[in-house]
Amino acid sequence: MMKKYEHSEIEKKWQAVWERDALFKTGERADKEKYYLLEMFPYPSGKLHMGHVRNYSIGDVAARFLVMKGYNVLHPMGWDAFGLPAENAAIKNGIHPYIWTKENIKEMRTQQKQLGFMYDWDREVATCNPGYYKWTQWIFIQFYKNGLAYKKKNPVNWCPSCETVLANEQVVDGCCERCGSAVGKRDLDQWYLKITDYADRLLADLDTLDGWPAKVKTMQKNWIGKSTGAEVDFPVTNSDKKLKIFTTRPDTLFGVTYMVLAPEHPYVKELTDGTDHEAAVTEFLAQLQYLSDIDRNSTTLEKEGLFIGRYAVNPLNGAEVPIYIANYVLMDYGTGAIMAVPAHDTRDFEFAVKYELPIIPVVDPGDPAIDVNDLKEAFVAEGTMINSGEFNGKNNKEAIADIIEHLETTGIGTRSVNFRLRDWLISRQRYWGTPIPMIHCPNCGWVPEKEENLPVLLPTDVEFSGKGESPLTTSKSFRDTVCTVCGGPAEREIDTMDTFLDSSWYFLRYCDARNDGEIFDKDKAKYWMPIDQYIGGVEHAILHLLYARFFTKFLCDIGWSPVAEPFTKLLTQGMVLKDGAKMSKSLGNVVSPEEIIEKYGADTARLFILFASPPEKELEWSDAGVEGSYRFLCRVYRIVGDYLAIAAAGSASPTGSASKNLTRAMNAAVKKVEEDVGRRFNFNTAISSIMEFVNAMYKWKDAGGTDAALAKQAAETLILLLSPFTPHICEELWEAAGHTASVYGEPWPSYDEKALELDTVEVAVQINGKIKARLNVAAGLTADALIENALASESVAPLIAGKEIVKKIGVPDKLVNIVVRG
RNA sequence: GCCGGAGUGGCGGAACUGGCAGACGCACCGGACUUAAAAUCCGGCGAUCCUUACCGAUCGUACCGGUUCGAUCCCGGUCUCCGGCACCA
Repeated sequence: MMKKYEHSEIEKKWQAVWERDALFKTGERADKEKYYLLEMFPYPSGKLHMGHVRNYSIGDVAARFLVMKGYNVLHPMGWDAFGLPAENAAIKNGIHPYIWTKENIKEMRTQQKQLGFMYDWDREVATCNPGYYKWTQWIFIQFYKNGLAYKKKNPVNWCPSCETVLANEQVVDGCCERCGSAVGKRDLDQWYLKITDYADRLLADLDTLDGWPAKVKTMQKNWIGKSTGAEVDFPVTNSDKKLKIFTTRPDTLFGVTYMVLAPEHPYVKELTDGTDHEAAVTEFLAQLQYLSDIDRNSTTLEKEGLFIGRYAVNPLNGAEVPIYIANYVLMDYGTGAIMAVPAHDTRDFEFAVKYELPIIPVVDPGDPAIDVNDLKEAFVAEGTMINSGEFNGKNNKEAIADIIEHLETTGIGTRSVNFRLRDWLISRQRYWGTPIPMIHCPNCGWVPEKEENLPVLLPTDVEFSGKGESPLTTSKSFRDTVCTVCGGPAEREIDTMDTFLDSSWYFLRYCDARNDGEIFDKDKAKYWMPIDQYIGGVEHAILHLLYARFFTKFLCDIGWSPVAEPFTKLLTQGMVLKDGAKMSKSLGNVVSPEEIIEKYGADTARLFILFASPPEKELEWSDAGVEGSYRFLCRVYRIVGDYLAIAAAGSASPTGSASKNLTRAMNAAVKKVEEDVGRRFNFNTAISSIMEFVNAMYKWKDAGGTDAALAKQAAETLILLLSPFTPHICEELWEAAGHTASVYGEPWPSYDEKALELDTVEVAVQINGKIKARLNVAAGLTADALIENALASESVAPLIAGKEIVKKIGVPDKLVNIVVRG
């Protein structure tokens, strides 16, 4: 064993050994319980950042621990390899996206190996490989065949100067990120997936995910945004049209004083063309066109509206109310039209005040401080119904069901549910993504590519000019094809898929990553799924995790996925901060993993990251903290060396109470690490208990400990406990302890509950809840015996002399509380 | 605005089920070793007060109140910070 801890030498040595022995290769086994552990795969942007290091360190500790606990652990890694940055690099530097991506993957894979992360590399996937995206295309075709993929017109961001489509994130303050020109809109036919068909199940099944943070479940709940209410038809005066609205407040139907249409509502033109109001309406719509989506949807935007000269009839009471168009009503939610009840809706109230529309209260707050006939703001809480005919006097919340019942029996309206969640627009006017495997035939319309022809390969004869609708239009070989139905000439879809599709099913592919004949073997997926523990950044709390759940449910419905929910337990790790802010190039507060590995080694980097903060919390980077972690590893290296020397000396003389303390510290550490890693992923407290054990080891040595057997046991236990966290130094020390096989072939140490017992314990004695004395008593006394002891003790007796004892509470091995009066 | 989460020493954090607040580490201070320094090992380290010192007392987990023998933990209210959603009818 080397005198000094030479991290760089040790780490290279063991990384090579692990690579040679393919230590972490996994297969299906009947003799062991499976555990599927997964961290979110990275986008290959170039190099690992500290967030990656944290994510994979957490996963690696869990993986190594579970292996030692005897599980058959699947722990794979891959690359979310399609996306915009690769294409931007191509436009800027003339490097093909494929080359750029492959080089980045190579670099990042090397870094992962340098950090000692343990994966089954035989299962590695990259979403940009044809062998992978073939199956992404296959899934799309299954969606299409099941009626869950469809085309619809939707406006995209269009830069008139670059003559190209821009992603939302390429639009900065309404201008093109590259050239700065004002961004306009252009309508394109685009593909959608009907995720809304799964909205109810995606919502309901959240309740089954006990292993997910409440925060993430709430975020998904809000995102899906289920609202229950009713649709009601309002006949339009002097017309055969009926205006259908959605409301969650049928109890306020009698308070409707006007209607509002979204500006894009088809009725707007139909009801105003050829009338006196046509010109004004046209101008109003024209002005709205200039607003960006962000402004249009802003809550701070002043509400603007216009009366369109038509009226609708309230089907409940026959009242005739004016119809407006206004910027605060959205076409893509509900029916694109609302009934306005200014008395009981804040937005309607604001609008009614501005345009001097009547405000009719229909819910009485029953609060003398509020004058319902002179409301200062909308009253939105619970109350008693008034001005509402037969429903007067009822509690408004309770009356909702009655009113919906009434609407349905009279044919005026129906019970209805609406979701905030929209269908998923998946078309991207980009090159570097999975080609959408659809063909447009002039005779047959849209038809899918034949499954046996997959993958539809990305062509290489493409120009990256940064111009045009999609780079794929520049490839002659790609676009022209034949119809799979009639055989006539046809054209391929030239858009590619949103990269979120690629990452919505990769975890299933890991179960059988090299299968070329089908998406995966069902038996293998059945063996491994679901993922027992998923680990990643909270920034994916909504989109990625929702899409992955959607895909899994769909694949389950068509008989492929063995489970309907992919992730049993979810851990969302906190961000890595420096000087209180997220590390970023623009702030200049980036610490690169490379420099830390170089200076202190991977083990130190991992130890610091795991020790400084619990995984789900933010982690503040501290150079001094890194230094401290490094010092601790040096301390470990030295004490293990000392202990192995004591063991080699072969003395058998036990060293009394000092040895008992060491044995207790050792067993306590085993228990604590077992619980903190196995049960709650609190690596920071697990490490602190190992530090306490190391401190106890130094104490024992200082006290002159010579017992060879105990020294060997303590040293080896320390190595085993630390091995999930800092694998390289532990393999090195394990070898120094005389072992020839890897430490990861060892079982996790067990602890002896008996060794944790103390002979005497210190208990606190409280008088009226305040600590007044401490007593050393035999451990394990009952509450009564403890109280007797306390009352009799010379430090407590004077404190209660002459006072009336009202109550006595004893907590074994902890405390006594005596309540006295007088 | 709505929905979450958090607030503990100089700092990161611990206290898991209502039972001794501040484990462990960082920083700092002191001692040993050394010609010296670094490294290392050992010890101290919430605040205020009392005391020569020892001993001790009081306060203390954002703030105000409640429940309880006992509250960092449970309940009600307030403030601040962070995150998500945001004209969703």
